[in-house]
Amino acid sequence: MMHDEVVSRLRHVLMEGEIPPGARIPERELCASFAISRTPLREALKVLAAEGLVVLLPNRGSRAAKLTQKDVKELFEVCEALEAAAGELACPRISDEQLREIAELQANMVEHYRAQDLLSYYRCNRLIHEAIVRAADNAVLAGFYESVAARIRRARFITPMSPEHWGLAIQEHEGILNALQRRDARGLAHILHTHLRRKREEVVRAGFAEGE
Amino acid sequence: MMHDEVVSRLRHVLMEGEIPPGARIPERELCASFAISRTPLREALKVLAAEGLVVLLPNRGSRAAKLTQKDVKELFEVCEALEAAAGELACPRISDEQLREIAELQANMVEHYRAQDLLSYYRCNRLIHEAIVRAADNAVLAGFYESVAARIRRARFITPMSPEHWGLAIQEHEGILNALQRRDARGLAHILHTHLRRKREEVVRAGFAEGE
DNA sequence: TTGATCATTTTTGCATTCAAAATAGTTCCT
DNA sequence: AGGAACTATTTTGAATGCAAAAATGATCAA
Repeated sequence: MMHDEVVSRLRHVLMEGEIPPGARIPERELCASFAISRTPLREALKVLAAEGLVVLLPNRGSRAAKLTQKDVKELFEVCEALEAAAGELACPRISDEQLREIAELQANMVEHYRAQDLLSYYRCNRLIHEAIVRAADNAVLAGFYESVAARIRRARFITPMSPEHWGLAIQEHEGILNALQRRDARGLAHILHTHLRRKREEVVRAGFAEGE
Repeated sequence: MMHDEVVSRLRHVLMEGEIPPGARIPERELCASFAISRTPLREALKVLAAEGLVVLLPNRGSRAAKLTQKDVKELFEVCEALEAAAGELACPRISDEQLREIAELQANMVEHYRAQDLLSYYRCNRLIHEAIVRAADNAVLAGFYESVAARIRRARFITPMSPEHWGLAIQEHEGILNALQRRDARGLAHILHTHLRRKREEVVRAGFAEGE
């Protein structure tokens, strides 16, 4: 029971950037702050290393994983595939209740767009994508998606988003909701693909801009 | 360095079915057989639990994960998405050398089909799919694929394969190679989808037959 | 004989300890 | 002074130890 606790606390520390990417992970300090011994912490480190959040250097400790440009590209490519698949699977499986929930999130998101509230917009956007993945009713897919999304998020790409792109994203989301309501699996997969590809290109551009 | 060693040895033990799905994992015995203490073994168990090969029951030890019918379905759905994505990404990236390698594997596979050597056929088939994933040049994708493929393989679905399906699979593989050579990303993704969906349906049918 | 309760043994989870490796610091030589 | 070599300290990786929990089995009552 404690093991999962340690893993999620450590994941949280890494996700919140308390230990920045590339930085050494101070075993002893974390043990003290979590009030545990090194054994469970080291187990958690190995698990997070398998997840890709931590890199283990033999005899030289562990560091918070650093995302290279290529890593980000790879994560986006996989994210794209997973979300498209989720959408396709969700279409025949989604319940009216879930559909209603997404429609509501969508409405909220548009509100935040109107108010130009980027942070709330992002939160809604994320909830919608997560809801679609949930509707796919596939635990393996959901697990992979969570892992990929977490790693992408950790890169903290809160790209300012150009007005045109933001508008386009909103339009695409209308299309997503529409396809879901029409249970158009193929159409939804296609929209999600282009939607995410656009986001990826935007992020990659921003990434290049800031160097690495 | 020892850590990875233990993880892969343990994975091997599980994959080869030396510990059958659902069985308890005898910590002390494995420690003795690997000639290590419990600490590194337990770390490995946690890593494999994160991979889905092991389930940890708090205060009740660990067991080899047992695949339910739903698990198999989920794994196949994700496998389908990953391979289709791999094919799509591989098209623009694959080298002539890699293409040649796959063509050769394909020729071998057809030979094994002619000789009705199912085991060799499966081996070639697997190598081809792995080669496509490798050609996609995406480490995240490759890692997920490996994990999913391993779990599917462990279920040991060496379904006898009806002659018609076998013939169809061979045809589809011709199509796969063709699309790769023409660098037809969309076409390849489509063929891979149907190819794997067919296999899934076959396996699921066999699974239902034997109850689970 | 069956079933329930309690003691014994085993197993699990974490803390601690120990040896080896890496890092830092110091001395010595040029 | 600058740099190589050696020693001391810290840190890592794995073994062992210990308390708590579960599994086993033994005893006893119905």
